Amino acid sequence: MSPKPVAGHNVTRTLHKGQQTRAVILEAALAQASHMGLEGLSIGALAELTQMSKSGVFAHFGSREELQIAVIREYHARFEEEVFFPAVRRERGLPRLRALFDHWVRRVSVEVDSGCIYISGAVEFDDRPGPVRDALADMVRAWQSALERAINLSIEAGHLKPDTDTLQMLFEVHGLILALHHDARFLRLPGAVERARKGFDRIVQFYLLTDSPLSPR
Amino acid sequence: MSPKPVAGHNVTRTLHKGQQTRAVILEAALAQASHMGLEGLSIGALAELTQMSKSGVFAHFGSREELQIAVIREYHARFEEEVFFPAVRRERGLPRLRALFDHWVRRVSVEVDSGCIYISGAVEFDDRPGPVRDALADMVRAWQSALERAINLSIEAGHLKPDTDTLQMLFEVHGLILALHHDARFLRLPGAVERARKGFDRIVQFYLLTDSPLSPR
DNA sequence: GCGAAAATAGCACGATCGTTCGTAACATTT
DNA sequence: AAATGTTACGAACGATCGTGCTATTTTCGC
Repeated sequence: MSPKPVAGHNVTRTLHKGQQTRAVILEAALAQASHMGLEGLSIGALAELTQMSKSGVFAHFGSREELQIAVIREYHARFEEEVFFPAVRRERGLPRLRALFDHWVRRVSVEVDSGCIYISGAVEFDDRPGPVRDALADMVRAWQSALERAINLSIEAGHLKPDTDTLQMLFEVHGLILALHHDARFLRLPGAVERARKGFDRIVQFYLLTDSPLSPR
Repeated sequence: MSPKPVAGHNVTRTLHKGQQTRAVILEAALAQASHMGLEGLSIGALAELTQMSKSGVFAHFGSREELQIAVIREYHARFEEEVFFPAVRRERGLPRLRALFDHWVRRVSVEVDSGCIYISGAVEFDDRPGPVRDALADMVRAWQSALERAINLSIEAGHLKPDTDTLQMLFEVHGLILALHHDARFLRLPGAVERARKGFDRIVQFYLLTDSPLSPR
């Protein structure tokens, strides 16, 4: 049952031992970063979690910063998998936008015991320039762009008012997610998910093209 | 020019040397916590900033946790001073609510080089139980309650619709502030302040009692 | 100004941090 | 099975962390 190379073009399919344990470490790192933040990542603690030596863990990334960046990239990949891809299969326009929001809400709310690294990282690194911040900002911007496109498509599809201020709407929707994260995770208030959904409906209702085929919902 | 006791009842006016330097330390701690977060507070760094010995700094608080809590309380006091008190002098109802939001926006946006400890602290301690988290949550809840009262007063004053869902509106307004903090401080996007204000206007417009004396604004 | 009390410094401690390095164990290919 | 390259370990490093102690200095009431 040892990994066999897949001949020719696809060399990366070969899971050398190194890549495997790297994946294991990354898994643990993701969990740790979700709870303690990216700055809370500790190679020592990671070594303990994965039953490895500190230097063994360290060797896979070369530096703590590289580890943090690897975690960010891994989180990005999972975020895409859980939020973006399932939603983008929906038809263009409001249904897709709504699906994006729904999956996003599910990702951020407490059900998952792991907090959103985009949100916690943004706070941790808003005053800390460097490659980690850059990597994080790139990912966040990519996600915002995806939402921006979804809103624009909704306008083009005639679901939202043609004079909709895309970035304004994006800002407001993003605020709902952040408030959800705050109230649900920090204050542990019940009903935050419902408020986020209700807020989204209210926003959509405002920007809705009233004679749209999807009007009342 | 040494501090003189103020006779009789007001004993605390006597600024013993200790209280002074404690204030100096707290000032530096507040600055440091604004940039590096509450977890970024370091007694060593604080000692260097204030030109004191580590143990000298330490003695004033007894523990790092107590220092963090002291910082939270101090931040709360200043927040009250800068945001709450000036706004609460306005007449009850929408004007006061709007003033609260305006001062809040000013406090959170980048103009101040110090980030909002309520926001960064919420993220840092959402998975970290203990007295620091408790203190922080108390302050945040107090502020939310103040906003809640302001909204309720606006309803009672007949400025907002009588069936306004107070907590829902609070949730949405809070989201605007969080989005502002995110876009302005982390992404450094221009125009975030305007979007927050515009978002507030939109929210108010929705909950507005349309035949209110303050209707169109 | 003196003496008690409060405030600060100095030093050391155990822990943990990220990182380096030489070397042993392993896996993969020939 | 031998050779080779990859991967992991163990020990040690210098820093920094929070925290106890014990002196020493400074402040303040009398």
